[in-house]
Amino acid sequence: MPAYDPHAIEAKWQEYWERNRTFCAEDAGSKPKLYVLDMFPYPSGEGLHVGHPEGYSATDIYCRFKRMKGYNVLHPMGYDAFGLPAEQYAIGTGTHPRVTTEKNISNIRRQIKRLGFSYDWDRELATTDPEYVRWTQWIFLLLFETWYDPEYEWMDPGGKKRTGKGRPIRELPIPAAVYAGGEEAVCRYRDSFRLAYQAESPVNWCAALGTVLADEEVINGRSERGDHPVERIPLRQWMLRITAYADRLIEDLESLQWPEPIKEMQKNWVGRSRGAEVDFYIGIPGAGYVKWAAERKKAGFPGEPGPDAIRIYTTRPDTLFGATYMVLAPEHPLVDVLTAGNRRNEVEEYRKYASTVSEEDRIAGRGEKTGVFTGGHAVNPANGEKIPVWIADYVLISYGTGAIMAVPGHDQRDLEFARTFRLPVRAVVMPTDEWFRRMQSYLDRLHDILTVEVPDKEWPPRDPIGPGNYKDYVDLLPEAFTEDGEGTQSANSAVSLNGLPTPQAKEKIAGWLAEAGIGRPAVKYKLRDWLFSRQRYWGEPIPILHALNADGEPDGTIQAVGEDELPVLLPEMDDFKPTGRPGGPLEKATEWIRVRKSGREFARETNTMPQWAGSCWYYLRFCDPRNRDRAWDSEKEKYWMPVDLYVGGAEHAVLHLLYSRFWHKVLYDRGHVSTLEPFQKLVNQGMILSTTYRNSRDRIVPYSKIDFRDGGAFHQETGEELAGVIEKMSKSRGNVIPVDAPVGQYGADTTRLYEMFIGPLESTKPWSMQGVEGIHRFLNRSWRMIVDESSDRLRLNPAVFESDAPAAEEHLRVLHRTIDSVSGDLENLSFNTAISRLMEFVNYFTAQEARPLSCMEPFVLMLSPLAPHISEELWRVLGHEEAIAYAPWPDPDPRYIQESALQIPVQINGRVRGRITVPADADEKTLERAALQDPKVKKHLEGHSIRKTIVIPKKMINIVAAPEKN
RNA sequence: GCGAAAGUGGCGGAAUCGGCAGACGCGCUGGACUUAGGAUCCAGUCCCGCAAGGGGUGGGGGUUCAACUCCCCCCUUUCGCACCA
Repeated sequence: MPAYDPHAIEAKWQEYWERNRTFCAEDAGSKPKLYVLDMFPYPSGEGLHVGHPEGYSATDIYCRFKRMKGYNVLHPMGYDAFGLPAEQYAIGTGTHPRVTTEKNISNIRRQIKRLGFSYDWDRELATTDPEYVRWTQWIFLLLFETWYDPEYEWMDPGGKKRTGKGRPIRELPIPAAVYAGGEEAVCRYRDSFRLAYQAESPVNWCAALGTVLADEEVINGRSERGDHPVERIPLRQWMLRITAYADRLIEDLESLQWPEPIKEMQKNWVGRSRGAEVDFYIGIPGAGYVKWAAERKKAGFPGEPGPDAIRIYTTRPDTLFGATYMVLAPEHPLVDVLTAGNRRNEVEEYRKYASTVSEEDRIAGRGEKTGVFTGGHAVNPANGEKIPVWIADYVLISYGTGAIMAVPGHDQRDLEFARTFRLPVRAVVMPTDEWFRRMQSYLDRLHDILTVEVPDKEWPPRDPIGPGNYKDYVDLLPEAFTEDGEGTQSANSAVSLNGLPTPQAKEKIAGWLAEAGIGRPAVKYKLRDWLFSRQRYWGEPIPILHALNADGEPDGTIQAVGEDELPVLLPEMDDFKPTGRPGGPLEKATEWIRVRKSGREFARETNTMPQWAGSCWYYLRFCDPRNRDRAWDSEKEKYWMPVDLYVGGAEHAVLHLLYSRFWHKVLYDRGHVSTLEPFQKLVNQGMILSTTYRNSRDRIVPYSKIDFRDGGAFHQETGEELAGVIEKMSKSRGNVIPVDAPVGQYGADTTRLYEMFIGPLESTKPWSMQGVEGIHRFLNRSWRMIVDESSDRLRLNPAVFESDAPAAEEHLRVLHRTIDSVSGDLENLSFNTAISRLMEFVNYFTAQEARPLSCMEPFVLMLSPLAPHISEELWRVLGHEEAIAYAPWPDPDPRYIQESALQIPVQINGRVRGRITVPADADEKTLERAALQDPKVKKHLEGHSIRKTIVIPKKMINIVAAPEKN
């Protein structure tokens, strides 16, 4: 078989690697370890398209390269196999999700294996394996048995002092008062501190899917899958207290080699802000208020605001004097207390509106502020003024305290609200000059366009807007001043912020608030606790038992399933249809639910875990995937962790990576892992796009109906030439390229090489079938460079010769420069340029009549991480018996990288006018002299005088010249 | 609206530190071999120009002997977030 036959070669070597367990990693050894991980796939029914193996190709090349460089490499693969699609399919067809999942896994395994990746297949796992589920549930119970102690001090592995750690629940101090309440009170107290806890919370209920959806699964008020309507209903849910770890999730990002944008996204998602909590007395100024204020001053700021105060959160406590009204979220518990009798109807109506209006309409209506007055009042503690309390949907119950002080002068949303409802606006921060200038330019335009009648005021003002008249026009300006400025109109008998720059004003008011017992510094997060319950069948059951009373009803106490009773496996069912109730399909498994334990009756938890659960810790199980006694062995974990390189799509930038990091930190706190962070270096591969073809009426034409010929695309039936647009691959666009297509046509080596050649790993890039041809030609050329194609035996090309004499100097220079740049490129994951360098090598040597074997061998070594099958075959042709996979990587010889003579460009006024050939070590004087003697340079300098000469040795010479004046 | 990233030939892209813009590949043009070419090989291919030469990295300005690269303003595209007090 003289011609390059990828299919025969690839099947042969894949079989060889598998038989010899070539890529199975040892859990110890003298070599340095390297753990390289791909984000494992969800085994969908469609299988893999050409986008999937992009990241896998990159990591595989890197692993193979590093093995040759002497590393002990762990490179595993598995399947994230729970999830809604299989369940949806089961609902439609009655096929058990396990059956669908297993079928899909074997298809995807086939596709992955066909690409010849060097995975350690002995470690293959699926999140649905009972042995895996067991340990996922074990981690859940660990969360259940852990509370977060924000005061606990400890030393991190870097020797840094840290505060706040997850601790065993039995170490939670129980206050005497709780203890006195008996065993049940203690239980409830503990339950309220656990990292896994139950809460009644509003959830996105999708009746059509029969399940509750996470916020990220709801898009514009409709389900991400299936586009069904979603409404918000309250339901008992399992939650994970990720918010306890908010600070550590931000802090530890610093130590990671992750793309900056991803770190930024995680920070924004956590959304830490610093401000103050302030209590506002409910009522009107008078004796009651005076008494309340006096008590507060004496007792200090309480943990709970009590029945006669509204607690708000603000990042701008310095604007307290400008709070002219308050707004509560419609769901706020104090709304009932505050609402005056004559306002009740209106308030109830608004609350109803706020609960039913879809997220979609809320977004669409943003900017137009709605709300109603409750009829109730509060007292601004800074100036003792009576201010009205409103409710509005622009205040969210789930953030901060669900209530705000409204400072319309210095908050854009409050200003819009105040305008809509004609509430007073007060200036309490003097803006910067720059801001005044911007407002003035707006006002100047306003003069030209229209003049609005404003009672008692000249509008627009005749005098320029500035510190003198700002307070008179603060309510009419288009924008609130929200930046840092200087305090104004902000003083009472005890404190004055006037003239203070914002940061100092914040500090000063904080001191006063503390002293007066009405406020304290506070930190809030956008991050919410993680809603961990799913009302689905195809997920890990939550291993919790609910105790039943004599009537068979849950009595509210819960128990963890014993560790020795794990895993709790799903009951066999044949009807997966939603029950129509939020409880989920497991409610139908009545026998499975009933548990008798030490003489008591229990009901199993029927909620299952979200798909994230399994993917949160698979990287740990890969360290020790067959361990039946523990989730992983500590020694193995210590040896392999952390993951040195993690490659996957940017779509997991926030959730998967944040959830994994959270679990990892809990595992660290409880002593089960040795590193603070799981993933040391992260790389996001870019998306691979495809071409969508449309006919003249803009209708999509699927690939199955297209003839590709003459460099164009033509409709098979009509013959019409079709226009192509580069777009994301999707089923609906009919432009998905299954990975089997290029692999079937050209083979795995060509496919993976092309994926890497299109462009940098991180960029979005379009797939092109013609581009694949180019790579295929390159592999053919490489083959022919070494193999004699005219023979019908597999033997060396006659141009390749073996000799004891060293190869020609030029050959060695080409070789060693290639080694040098390819080594660097592979280290940096710059596969596209590495391939280019190898192409240059082949272009050079195929033109050589005599090709030294000593140059061909290192070439094949360099090609082998990128195109492993053809390289193994060529390695045999070159006379080697051992597999190339662990052959040592060639070293570049510096003697052949440094040129003895260089061609250096000579510029005149920045344009290249000539080139000189000089010894590499020529000094500046020599270079300058040589440059001035170059005939072309001479010609250009005629009639010019030299002003200056810049000589950069080894790089270039620039002569600055000007025409001579006659 | 806020935040981030990116704009280089007909196309994908290269230029590691401010030092020869367009490596490598696709496509295209011409040629060789050939019964044939959608195989292979050779030559050419940023734009204008016969040439000399000139112009050129989204647009405008700036710093520098020298700018794809650094700074300022603007435009476009992609991604993320979405009333977070």
